[in-house]
Amino acid sequence: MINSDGDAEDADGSGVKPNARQKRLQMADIARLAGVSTATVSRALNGSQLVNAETRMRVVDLARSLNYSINVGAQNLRLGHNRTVAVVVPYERANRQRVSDPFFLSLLGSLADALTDHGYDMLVSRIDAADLTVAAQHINTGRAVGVILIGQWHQHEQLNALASQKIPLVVWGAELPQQRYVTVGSDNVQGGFLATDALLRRDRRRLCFLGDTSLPEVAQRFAGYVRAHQEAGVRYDPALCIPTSFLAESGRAAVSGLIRHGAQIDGVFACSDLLAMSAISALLEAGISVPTDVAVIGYDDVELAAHFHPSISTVHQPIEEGGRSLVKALLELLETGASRSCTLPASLVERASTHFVS
Amino acid sequence: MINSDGDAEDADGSGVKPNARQKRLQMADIARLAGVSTATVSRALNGSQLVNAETRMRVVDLARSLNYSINVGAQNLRLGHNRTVAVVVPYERANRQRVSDPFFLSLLGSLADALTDHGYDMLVSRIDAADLTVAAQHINTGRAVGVILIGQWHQHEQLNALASQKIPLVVWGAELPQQRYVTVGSDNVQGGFLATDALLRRDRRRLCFLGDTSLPEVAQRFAGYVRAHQEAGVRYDPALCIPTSFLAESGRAAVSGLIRHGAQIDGVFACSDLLAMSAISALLEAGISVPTDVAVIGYDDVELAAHFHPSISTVHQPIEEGGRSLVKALLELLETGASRSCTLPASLVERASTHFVS
DNA sequence: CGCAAGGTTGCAATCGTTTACAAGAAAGTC
DNA sequence: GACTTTCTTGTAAACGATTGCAACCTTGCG
Repeated sequence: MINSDGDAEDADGSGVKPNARQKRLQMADIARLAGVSTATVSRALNGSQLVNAETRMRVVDLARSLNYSINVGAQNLRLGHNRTVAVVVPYERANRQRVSDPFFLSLLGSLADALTDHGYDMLVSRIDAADLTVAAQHINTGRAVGVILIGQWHQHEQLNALASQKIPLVVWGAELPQQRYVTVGSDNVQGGFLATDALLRRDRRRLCFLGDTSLPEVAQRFAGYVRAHQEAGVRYDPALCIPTSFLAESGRAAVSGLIRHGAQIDGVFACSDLLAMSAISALLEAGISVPTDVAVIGYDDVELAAHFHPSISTVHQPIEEGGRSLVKALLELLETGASRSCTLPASLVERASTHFVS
Repeated sequence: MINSDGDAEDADGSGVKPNARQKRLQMADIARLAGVSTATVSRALNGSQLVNAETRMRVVDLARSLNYSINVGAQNLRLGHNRTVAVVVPYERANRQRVSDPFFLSLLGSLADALTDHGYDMLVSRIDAADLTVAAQHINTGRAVGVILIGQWHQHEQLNALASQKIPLVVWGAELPQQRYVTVGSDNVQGGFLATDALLRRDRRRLCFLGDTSLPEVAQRFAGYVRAHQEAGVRYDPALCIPTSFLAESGRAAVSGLIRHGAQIDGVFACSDLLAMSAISALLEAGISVPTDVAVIGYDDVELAAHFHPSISTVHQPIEEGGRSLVKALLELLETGASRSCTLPASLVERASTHFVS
C-alpha cells in the first residue's frame, strides 16, 4: 500500500537501520537559503533581539514555508536539559497485574493533559515493581528530567532509595512517616471515614471491608473505616475485612466466600469501584439485593460508577486535579530542589448502591 | 576520587543560578578514571572486539560500579536515529471527549508492553483531532521515529495527508478504500455481524443499534448489523438506529429517548461496552428487565464487561494482540518502508445480558 | 636487523544546535 | 579625522557520544 525506496536489508526485527535516507532539513539548509549563518538563523528562530527585525522575519518565514522544525535532540544536548517527564506504572509481576484499573488509566490521561499544558512531553513506561531502579535510568540517561510514579504499592523503601539518589520523583499515593520522596494523593483516611460513615448512618452495622491493607493507601482507608466505627460506637468485625487485590476477580471471590460461609453482612466498603462492581455482581448473583439487603460503596468515582446498575455510591478522588498537582509538585521539585507532599480532599458521592432513590 | 572537580576551572562565575548544578557522570569521567580515552570507553561499553578483553572488562566494571549510564540524547544525535515511538490519542475538542473509554486506555497499556518488548520508548500525547499535523512534529523534530495513532475518528483525509508526507504512521481503526496509511484493527463487519446474529438467533427482532456511523469502525459494524438482518430475512427498522457518541451519557440518553417515545425493542447492539452498560442502566431504571425483555450486546470486551450485572455479552477485540500488531506494523514500516494493513478477528463472548444462565 | 602482520589505543571529525566573543559597519560626538 | 557607541552578523567552541584513520607496540619471519 505504502512504499518509498527499496533498499531492504535483512529483516531481523531487532533494530532499525537508518535506511530511509530521507535527509531532514536542518538549520544549515535554512542558513544557506537565507544567505546568513546558522548563528543568525538560530537567533532569529528564538526571537532574539540581536538580529535585525527584517532579517529575522525573512528567516522565520523561510523556515515556516519549508516546514522546517528544529531537531530537539541536538537542541537538548546543547542546552543540557530537556522537557520530558517519565511516567512510570509499576506492575506486580507476581500478580500479573496489568494496568487495567480504570482509575490509574484515567490518571494517566489527566497527566497527559497537565504535562502538555506545561509544554512537557510524557514518556510512559511500565516497570516491574520489584525493581524500580529502572526508573532511575530514565534520569541517568538524560531521557527525562523527572519521574512521576503512579501507585506506590509496596515499594516504600525502594522509593526512599531513589529519592536519596536525587532522582526528581513524585509519587501518587499515601504520605508516610520517614518518607523522603514527594507524594500527591487524596485524603485516604478521610475517604475511608466518609464511606464507612455513610454506611453507618444508614444503620448498616456489619460492614465488609475489601482491600489489601498492606498497601499504604488502603491501610489509610482502613484507618478511616476504624475511626468511623469508633466515633459511631460500633465494633467492627475483623472477620469481615478481607485482603483483596485490585483485580476484579478477587472482589467477586471475597464476597462469594463470605456468603458461602454464611457471614451476615449488610454493607460493603470496597477500596475501588472495580471491586465494588464485582462485589455487587457477586451479591446479585447470590440473590441478595443491593442496596436493600446490602449497601455497597466504592472508591475512586470512575466514570462508569455512575452508569452501573445500581449506580455506585463512592468516594470521589479528584483525578484531573491529581494530575495537575503531580505535575506541579514535580516542576517545583525541579526548579527549587524541594517540594512538599500534598493531600487532596476526598468527597462522598452518594448514588443508588447505598440507598433507594425512588 | 570522591570530589571529581579538583582543578576544574568553572570560570563561569557569571550569574548566581539558584539551581545547584548536579553534574552527571559522563564518558570522559570514566575514561579519566580508567586511564584510557573516551574512544576506548565507548568501544568497551559497546562490546567491540577492538579493545583488549582485559581493558574492556575493567572499563565495564568501573562504569557499572559508578552506576554510569550513557546519555541517550548525545548517542542518538551521533547515531542519527532513536528508539522512541510517539503514541497519539486524538480527542475531539467539540465533544470535550477525554480519553475515558476503557478500551482505548487498555490499548495504551498493551502498546506500552509491546513497545517495551522491542526496546522502544513510548511518548504519549493527546492532540486535537482537528489538527493532526501536530503528530508530524514528533517526527520532524526527531523526537520519535514513528507514530501510532489510536482511533481514526473522522480524520481520514488528514491521515492520508500525513502518510503522503512520509510520516511513518500506523492507525488503530478500520481499513478504508483509497487509504494511504496503514491500519490495524479488528474485523468490524464480522463483529457487527456476530453481535447482531447472536440477538437474531435468540428471536429478537427489533434491534436498536447504538453508535455513530460517521465513524469508519462503527460504519463497518453497522454493515455487519445490516448483513445479519439480510441473511436472517429480517427487516431492520432505521428508526431504531440511533447516532451515539462513545460517551456513556449518550447511550443512556438514546435508550431513554426510545423508551419515552414508546418504541418497541427487544434487543440492543451497542458499539462499545461503555454504551452497553449505560443502555442497560437506562433500561433497568425504566423497569425493563435484561435480558428477559430486552437483550443487550456490547463491543470491546473490556475487563468490566464480565463483572457488570448482568454480565455483558460482547464482541471481543484482542487488545493485547492489537498492541503487538500495531507495533509490528510500525517496525516493518520503518525497516522496509512499507507495511500492509491488518485485520484481526473479532469473536463473540456470550454472557448474561443476552440470555439466561440459570 | 628489516619488514610485515596483527592487535590495541588515541586523535580528531562528526551529529545539529546555541552562544560567547570578535569584528565590521553605520552613526554620533568632539 | 579620531574616537566611542550601537547594531548586526559571523566564527568557533561547546554539548556527549561514535568511529575512520593513523600510530604505536608486539611478534614472527626471512
